[in-house]
This record gives sequence, C-alpha cells and structure tokens, in this order.
Amino acid sequence: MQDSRAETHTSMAAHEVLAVVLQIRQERLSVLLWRRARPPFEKCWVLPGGRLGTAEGLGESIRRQLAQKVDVRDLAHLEQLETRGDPGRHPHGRTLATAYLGLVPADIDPVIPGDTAWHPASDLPPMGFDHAAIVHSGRRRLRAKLSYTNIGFALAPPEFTMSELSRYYRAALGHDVAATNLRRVLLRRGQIEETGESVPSGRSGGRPAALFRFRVRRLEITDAFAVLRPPQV
Amino acid sequence: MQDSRAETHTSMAAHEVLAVVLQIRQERLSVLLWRRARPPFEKCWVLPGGRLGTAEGLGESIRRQLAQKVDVRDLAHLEQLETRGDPGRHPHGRTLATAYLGLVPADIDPVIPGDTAWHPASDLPPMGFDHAAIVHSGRRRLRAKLSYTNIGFALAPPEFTMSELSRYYRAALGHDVAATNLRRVLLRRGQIEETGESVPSGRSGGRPAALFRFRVRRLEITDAFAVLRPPQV
DNA sequence: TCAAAAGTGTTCCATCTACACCCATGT
DNA sequence: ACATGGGTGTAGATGGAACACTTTTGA
Repeated sequence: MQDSRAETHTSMAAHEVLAVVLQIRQERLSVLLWRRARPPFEKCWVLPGGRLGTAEGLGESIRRQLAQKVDVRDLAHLEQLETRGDPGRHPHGRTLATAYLGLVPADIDPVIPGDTAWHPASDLPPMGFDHAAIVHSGRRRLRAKLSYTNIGFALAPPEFTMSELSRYYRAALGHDVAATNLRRVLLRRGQIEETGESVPSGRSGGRPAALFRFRVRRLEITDAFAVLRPPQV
Repeated sequence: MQDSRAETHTSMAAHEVLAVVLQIRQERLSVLLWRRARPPFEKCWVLPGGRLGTAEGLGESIRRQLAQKVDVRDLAHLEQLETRGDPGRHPHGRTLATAYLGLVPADIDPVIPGDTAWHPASDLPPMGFDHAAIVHSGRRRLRAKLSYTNIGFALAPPEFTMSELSRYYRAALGHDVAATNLRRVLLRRGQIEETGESVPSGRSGGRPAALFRFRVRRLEITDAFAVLRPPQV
C-alpha cells in the first residue's frame, strides 16, 4: 500500500448500466432486447440500458432508463447481477457495464418501442457485445433463487391459481413442476397463502381453483442453510 | 431506445477495484484491511485495492493490486462480489467500486506491509467509505456458498484432518460444525477424499487422524437444486 | 353420468442431525 | 490400564417427489 496516489487518482472509464429484464410470456421465459440500428453490432440485439448519469446510483439509473427508454415501470424485483470490464468487450474503447436482473410479473404487458422485442431466453437471436453471456447469468440467478427464496412473487401476478403458478415455475426452471407439491412446499415455507377467493372452472368443467397470493412481495430467503444448519440447541 | 447516443457517449466515472480478502486465522474469520494515512477517513481502515489500469480486466486488476500492494499472491479463490456506485459514497466525487471476494488458505501467512493488518470479520475496527458493508457482503457470500458449493477448498490447506476442517467451517459459519457429520456430508457430495496418509497423534494420545483433500480445488456447485429438483425421469 | 381440473392423503426416499459406541494411540 | 481424540453405526427428523384417490364443477 505504499502507493498512496491510488486512493485519489482513480482512473476514469466509460460506464453503462444494463438490464436483463425477464418475464414469463406465453409459457416461456423471455428477455427484453433492443435491436441496434448502427455499428458496432448493427442489427444485432442487445440489452436495454445506457450511460450512467452523473448524480444517480446504479440501481436508480437502470430504473430510470427502463422507464424512459423502453417504458418498463413495473419491475416487481430488481437486483444487481454482475459487472463486466474486460478491456476488449467494447470495440470503441474501454467500457464497464454493470448489469441488473429485473423481473416483470406475468400479468403486465408493458408498451415497448418498435425497436425492442421480447425473445425466448432459451433461444436468443444474434447478440452484440457480451450481452448473451449476461442473459445467461440472469437466467441462472433466477433459477437458483427460485429454489431458496420467494422470488416467484416477481414472476406471478398478485393473485394466481396453483396451476398457473406451476406453469410460471416450469417456464423459468425449464422442467415440469407439479402443482400439487409446489403448493405444499410454498405453503409450508410460508411464502404463499390462500386469498379465500376462487376462480370458476372453465368451459370444460373441473373443480374451481383456489386463488393464492405471495405473503411478502419483497425478496426473502425462505430456505437458508439447506445444509450445515446451526445446531438446534 | 430513441436516444441512440446512449450507445456511444457513455459517461466517464472514476473506477476502483477492492477486495474482501478473508482467511481463517487463529480460529477466526479475518479480513485484510489497510489503514489510511490521510483524509478522507484518516486513520480509518479500508479494503485493499485501487484504481483500475487502462488495459486490464477487473479480476486481473485486483489480483495485480493485491500482489503488488499487499503481497497477497496466494488466493485460492476470487469472485466478484458487488459494485457500488452511490453518488455520495466517496466525499471527493463520484467513484464506482467493484468489490471482489478473495480467499486465502489457512496454511499461508502472506507477508503484508506495516500499514495493513488482519481483523476479525465479526469485530471490525472503524472503517471508511462503505467498506464495512462490503465486508459484510463478503461474509454472507462465503457463508452461503459453504452450504452448497465446495468453497471450503479455498479456506483449508491442501491436506487436512476432519477436525481441522470442522474448525475452519466453524470459524466461517459462526457456529459449531460436528466433524463427524461434516465428513459424511462432504464425502457423499464427492467434495473430499482420503489421501491415505494420517497424522500421528499428539502428546496426549488419541487415534491418528486421517488426512483428506478436496478433490477439486476450483469452485463447483455440489448441491444444486436443493429443492424443486428436476423430475428424476 | 362422465370428463376435466383441483386438491388431499399417503408412501417412499434422500439427506441431514444427534448421539452412543467403538478404535487406535500415547503415557 | 486408561485417557484422549478419531471414526462408525444408527435412530430420528425433515422435507420433497410421486402417485393414487377424492372433490367439485360443466356439459
């Protein structure tokens, strides 16, 4: 630590903030992308975002940009994902990018500009920069958190039936989730509760489905210390 | 996304890279801190790190700085923790900081400069900036990963007895970990294996302890999908 | 009365904790 | 011998997966 200049003369670098905005759309986990109109990576798809304003925080900045640029104001959850700073990641010179993960509940359909579109997260179009890798990070993060947090609240509408919820989980996790067991797991953990209401059955009959809601619509870890728990004493 | 200037004219901001370097020392989880000699936060303790070089990646930069400035070259593991960019976090103007978590195995005692020292992570001295909060993030990350990854490899020496390992886990987790069960859990997960060697018992007698090693000394998730597993089919 | 969809009960299994007991060694 | 620390066996608890069965509705 001899070099005391390090404390004040930090280097300047371009900095942008990006978002992996995910939503379950038509039973698929989808990500909001923007199509570039000019080089580099002309006509490739990239993550929404842009430069960091001079007096705003990182989370604040991405919220502002999503609202202003792609009209997404209904994020139920937003968390920081990772920062990429590889010297070669941007052809026009050193640019750091801090990526966020944002989740939009399935009942919302934001109005988005013509040059943006939702794409299946499992079948991405040609993407610019390192943004495809960032989307994969976001997907992995979501999948992991579905198993030990209540993050499902940010995918589901305020009220839902168990079979709807199991379809959201299936879309996000990529494998079947039995509604019957999901119900018990989430009830036992206290994540969800019955609203008391129910939904009339459709044309084809069937028992009316009870409506549920998440008890807390803010990220909580509900299954900490899956192993190596502290002693019960 | 009408504002296409966003793609090229990203703002410039000071950027530094910091590290929460943790090691088990005398049965306590400890963090390497540097004592500031000048304002702001004179005589407070801060995380080691400094400005990002113009042509280096983030991880590359923190490795270089730890090697050059505090002579720490033996990180068994390094991962990105979080980026802080609050406008008010640095009194001298906007500074972004990307923090890493680094782990040093317990058998190593790096030579460190006089103005740096190891402090118990659970009993931090007065710290500058938002660095105390970053240390807590690092601790939380380590604790969480101990329960679903093989990250113990980065705390333990290359070979160890189970009672030694359980003491490392206890120091990191903050609660007792029974060596007998830890052995079975880690063996079942395939994280550790016997070397075949054993350690002669000490003056006070006792059965010689078998030596173990981690099978892989690189981060792996060994307990994925603790719940909501994919169907077994 | 039958099909369809939701919900319940029950069994099975994997995995972790706790704790008693056994083993190998030094004095 | 016996104290000391390591290692094994085992019982209990937990929690999730699977699946058959029951309930409630529409046609």
